[in-house]
Amino acid sequence: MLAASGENLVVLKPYLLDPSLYLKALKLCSYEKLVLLIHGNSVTNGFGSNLELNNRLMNLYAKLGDVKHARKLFDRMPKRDVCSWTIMISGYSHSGCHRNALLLFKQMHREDVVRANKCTYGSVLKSCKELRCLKEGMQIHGCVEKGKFVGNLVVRSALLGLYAKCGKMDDVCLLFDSMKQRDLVSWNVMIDGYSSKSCADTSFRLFQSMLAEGKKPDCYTFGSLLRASVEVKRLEMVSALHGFAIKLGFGRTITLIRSLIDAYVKCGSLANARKLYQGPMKRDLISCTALITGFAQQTVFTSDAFDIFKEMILMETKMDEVIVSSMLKICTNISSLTIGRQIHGFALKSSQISFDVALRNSLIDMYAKSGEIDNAVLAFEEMGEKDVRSWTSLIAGYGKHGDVEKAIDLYNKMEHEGIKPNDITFLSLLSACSHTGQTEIGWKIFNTMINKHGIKAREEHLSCIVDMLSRGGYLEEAYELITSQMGLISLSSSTWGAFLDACRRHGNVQLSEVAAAQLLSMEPKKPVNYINLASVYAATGAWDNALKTRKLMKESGSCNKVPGYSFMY
DNA sequence: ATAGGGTTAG
Repeated sequence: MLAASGENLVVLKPYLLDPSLYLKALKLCSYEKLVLLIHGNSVTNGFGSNLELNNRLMNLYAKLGDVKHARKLFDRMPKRDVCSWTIMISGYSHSGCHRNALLLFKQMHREDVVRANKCTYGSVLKSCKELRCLKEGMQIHGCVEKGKFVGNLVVRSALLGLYAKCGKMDDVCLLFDSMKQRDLVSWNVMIDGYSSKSCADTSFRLFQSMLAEGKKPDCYTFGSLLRASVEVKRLEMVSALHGFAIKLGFGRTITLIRSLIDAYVKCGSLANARKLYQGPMKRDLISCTALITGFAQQTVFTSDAFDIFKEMILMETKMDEVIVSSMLKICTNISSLTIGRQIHGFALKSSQISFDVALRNSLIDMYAKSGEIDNAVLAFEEMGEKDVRSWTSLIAGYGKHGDVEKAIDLYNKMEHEGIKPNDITFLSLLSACSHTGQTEIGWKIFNTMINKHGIKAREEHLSCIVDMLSRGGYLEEAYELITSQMGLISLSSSTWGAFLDACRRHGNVQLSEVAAAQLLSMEPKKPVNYINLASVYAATGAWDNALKTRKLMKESGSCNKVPGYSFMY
């Protein structure tokens, strides 16, 4: 009989003369070779026009990811039914060829030989969703409304998903409320839609209603809710969801454990994250990466991150470029060139790691920040495709080296190659100018950023430029800049402090007073601010004000401190 | 009697 492996089938080849036998064989097989064999055979035996056989074959090609072959067969089929079209459309959709899925659907609609059914709509709407094609999606929605599949749950969920991904939550709500029945997937689409729109509370509320309706959540539900919890940093919610998930029997589901580790890390509970990681589950690359990046963000725990990585090497866990890039970032943060080099070496030796843009950027950054500018340049030049980060890392590296000229050269080259600089590129350039006292150039760059590139200054930019201007003696200009940004950007007290120092150094009494008063209003509990203001008044001869300020300090009661002293006097 | 909807780390 036919119920066996591919080898047996080869032996039986001459006896395959009945299309039903081919169909039986196709049901049993999933090997690529076998498909080709059966296909070739059915054609030579004269069954090339059997509709059902062709549909099944096409489906197999598509499921194996060979959409090209499936399409070839589709094009050659003498007769096609809805299934043929749907199989081909869903084949495209499954393999990520969403444009083709949509095109084929349009063609089917145009030819008007067969009518789309629930499966066709499900597939094509999914592709619309992936492409964020709201316009086409709405047209298809129109067809659905006119047809007999409006009430179908799958079609409805696909529509919900489409509108949710396109950010049309109002339409999603309308659609959802009009549904007579809802299943787990429809609830999941709703909950996920709101958690990805950063409406965590709505997600939680929906979850409550879902439970009230007697629906049991699954791993997708938990995944979305965990993301919502992370959004609002609610650790107690993560723990509650964790408990609930265990109760429902998802305690050992790897995707859920990954999400939980990620959520615990991001909500600041490294202890719980670690507990999960040390649980009975096999060491998992994704969980390790989540844990390591969590540890990396808290400098205290960097050694734990290295321990995990070492353990992974010892246990020969699967590795990838993401985790290596994270490890390099840790080395950059703690400026450990020695370990950074070792990790670079490890990546070179390992065959599992492909040097993608992100990894190469981490390398540039690591070498640039630890002063090995030559190695940073090497890593940069080795890159085929470079992005803003690649350029910015090297620009920052030169800046840190005090080589403003090279930094600016590189910036010009970057612009010339059509790469758009971002706020961090400019911050790197500005801080380079500030550190080397190149005030005029820095000022020019700052204006280029705002006027030519339309990038809004953030607090960091303003601090940097104020610092630069005031150190260069351009106090009025610095103050003018500060006032022009009032209400938009508020400066940190340390920048005001630097501004005050510069005003005093340059003997600008008027602005000293402004700065001192500003500092006092920002931090009324700090004694030094009263003293600063008083000494400014004293310097102007405004002794009344100076005395008043000292009195104010006593009254504020915040200064029951022993006066500071210094060994430097 | 072959097709369909909801995920993830830098």
